[in-house]
Amino acid sequence: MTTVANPDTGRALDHPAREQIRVEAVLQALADPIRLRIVREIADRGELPCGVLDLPVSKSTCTHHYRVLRESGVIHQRCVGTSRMNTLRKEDLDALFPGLMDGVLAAPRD
Amino acid sequence: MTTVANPDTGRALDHPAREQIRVEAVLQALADPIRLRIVREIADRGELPCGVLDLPVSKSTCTHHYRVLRESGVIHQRCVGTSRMNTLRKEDLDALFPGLMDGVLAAPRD
DNA sequence: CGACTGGTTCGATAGGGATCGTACTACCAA
DNA sequence: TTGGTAGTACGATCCCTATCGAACCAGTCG
Repeated sequence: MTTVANPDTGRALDHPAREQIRVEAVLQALADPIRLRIVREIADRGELPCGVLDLPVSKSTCTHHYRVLRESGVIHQRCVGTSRMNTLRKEDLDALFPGLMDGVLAAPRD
Repeated sequence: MTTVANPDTGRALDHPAREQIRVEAVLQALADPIRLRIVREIADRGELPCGVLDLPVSKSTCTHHYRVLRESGVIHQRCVGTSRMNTLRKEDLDALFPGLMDGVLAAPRD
């Protein structure tokens, strides 16, 4: 039977609070091409599980990149079943660094 | 005597053209704390020679950081006498990544 | 000319981080 | 319960880069 799973199996997954987000960490996170691609996809397509993007790296490297994005405050991750759903923390980022994400997302994509 | 030096002893110092500026390189350049500090100072105080900021690094490291900023397209350097004057390439950056620099510069500075 | 100042160049070093594979956990479905 | 799927954890490797000191170069000032 399709048991209705706990709608938020979220195990808190330490995210920085808005006040704890540092611009250097955000820039560092966004500077990697793979991570920038992840961010662009989430920005374009909304909430996404880790696996849907086929990135040219291994699963463990992928996990690493999502962690960097989460710990720097760029994305939020919540557990849903066996997946992790990722969203941009756009509100927080816009409040702290108004224009930054828009500028990054407006950049020509090769 | 105070010979009037060539007002622009600029030896071209390869800068990327606007179209060549890549957002990953800019983010990478801005992600370093020392370089971010340099950028903030130039943004606040206008054109600056390399030496006026007393940074907690050696002269050669300083040169390295200015080169990274120049080659990524964040700053422009021109030679004046024995100095190099640095300016933000704000027009180019705003055109390519509208809001990015404003967001970075608006970030709380610790 | 000779000294000084601002900055570069060159090698060397150390630390960080991007990467991988393997082993593991958690949830879901049959 | 058994298997499959989504992702994590860990240890190892390798490269990139921030750093330094020493030598050097180019203007400027006396």
